[in-house]
Amino acid sequence: MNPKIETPEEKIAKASANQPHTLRGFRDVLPEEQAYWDKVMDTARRLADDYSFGRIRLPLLEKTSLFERAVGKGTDIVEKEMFTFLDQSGDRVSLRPEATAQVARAFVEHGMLNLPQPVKLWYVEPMFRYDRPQAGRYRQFWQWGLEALGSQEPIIDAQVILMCAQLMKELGIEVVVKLNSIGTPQSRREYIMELVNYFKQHRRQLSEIDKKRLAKNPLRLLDSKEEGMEELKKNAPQIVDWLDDDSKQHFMKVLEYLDEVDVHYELDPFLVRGLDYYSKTVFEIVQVTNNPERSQNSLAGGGRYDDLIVQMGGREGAGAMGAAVGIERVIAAMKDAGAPVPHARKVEVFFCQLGEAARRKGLLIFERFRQAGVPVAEAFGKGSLKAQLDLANKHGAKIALILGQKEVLDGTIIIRDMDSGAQEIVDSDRVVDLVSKRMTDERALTAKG
RNA sequence: GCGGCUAUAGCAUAAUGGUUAGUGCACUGGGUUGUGGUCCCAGCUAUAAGGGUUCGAUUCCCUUUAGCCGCCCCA
Repeated sequence: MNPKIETPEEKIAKASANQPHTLRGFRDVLPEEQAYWDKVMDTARRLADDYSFGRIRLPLLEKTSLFERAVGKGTDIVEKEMFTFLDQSGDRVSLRPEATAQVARAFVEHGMLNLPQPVKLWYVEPMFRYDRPQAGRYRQFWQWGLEALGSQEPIIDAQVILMCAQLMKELGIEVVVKLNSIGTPQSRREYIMELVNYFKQHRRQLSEIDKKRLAKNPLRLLDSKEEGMEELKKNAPQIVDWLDDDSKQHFMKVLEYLDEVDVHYELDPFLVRGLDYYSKTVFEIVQVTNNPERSQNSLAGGGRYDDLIVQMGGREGAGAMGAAVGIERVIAAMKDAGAPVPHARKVEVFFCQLGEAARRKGLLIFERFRQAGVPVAEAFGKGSLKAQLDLANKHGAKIALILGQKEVLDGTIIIRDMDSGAQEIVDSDRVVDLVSKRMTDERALTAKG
């Protein structure tokens, strides 16, 4: 025949064509995966609704200072993971690495202090962190977030945690909630001093990394995984023993409430969070799995941030509690758990056309079916009937409609039963009614049987 | 940001220092000029990019890029 031979020049041209590629850590979500996204989004939205959280949509870009103030200048997120740049006017702006700071900003900015408290808000938005990508860790990732602002009541903490746990449950993911309290800034300061004292005594046993932590962020020593730390950590002072009475009471209450609603939790005295704004309750939700390949199994995290509101210029003592759930990780967890996912729209009727006249009329017939609410699909891009029936079959359609030259002239159309292969020629004006009736009859039959 | 492993078509994989880099799935077309699910035939599509060693590199070496793993951090 005429085999295409690639000349060396063409090969070089092809190689140097420099195919465009997503940025590192960024990804496309293709149609195959949408069923998972839809399921997570739908469940999340319904839950938020059920608990009377109102949706908030936030801008992608904020002044860098917002995150520096809220998340903490010394944190890794702010120090090295933010996409930060100067805009045309010379302002330092950043793609948000998380949304709690934004929500707190919005709460104060829009005078939500004057609404009945607490104000409950939720969001699903992409976040950006310039981090080294790994499975379950991307530079753009989505979070479902809950924030309840304007209350210090421990029941709010429990409810937010419950909602996250509930989401996992409804998505078929087995999880454990890890819980701790890190107290107020004052009590924490005292505790940190004690902790530093303790580790200083054992300085020689610390690794280089841990020595750095000791100097920079001593709390992080508690979740260090370095060799020999297990033993040291066991004997280290625990933050629960240093909590002020108020924090202690608060924490006890949270636990009581969680017991009441049967949320399966574990106390983790070593759980600390990396963001500066946390106080009192902190938690993390981890997938229970025996799959060793799942490295990023922390699906959600959050806690109380009583002081952030004040920092943003809000009222003293307002208090707030929040959580963020990683959508990509939840989806990975669903796949890992083999959670059932509803399939995309099920096609009942497939329209096949032969010839130009049929194609033209088909556009109209397809539209009639669609308006009648019948799940119908077509393949106008194809010519051969064989290929169209093949597709009808792949879609799992029960009925194929065949419209050819002859039928267009006669004003008829063929209804083909895909299971039996039986065909019937009907008046094309009545085909929508006939097919709809067939489908309702069949549904009634299967319902009875 | 540090360390390790990996890179063959859309996907999953085989093989190789030496002629046409094999197979499965998928995709396109045909067998059936207007009838699917099975079958048969044909077609399409790949050695990540750049450099080096070599008579010859997809194979060996280096660099880059990307993915994964560990650290860091976190969702």
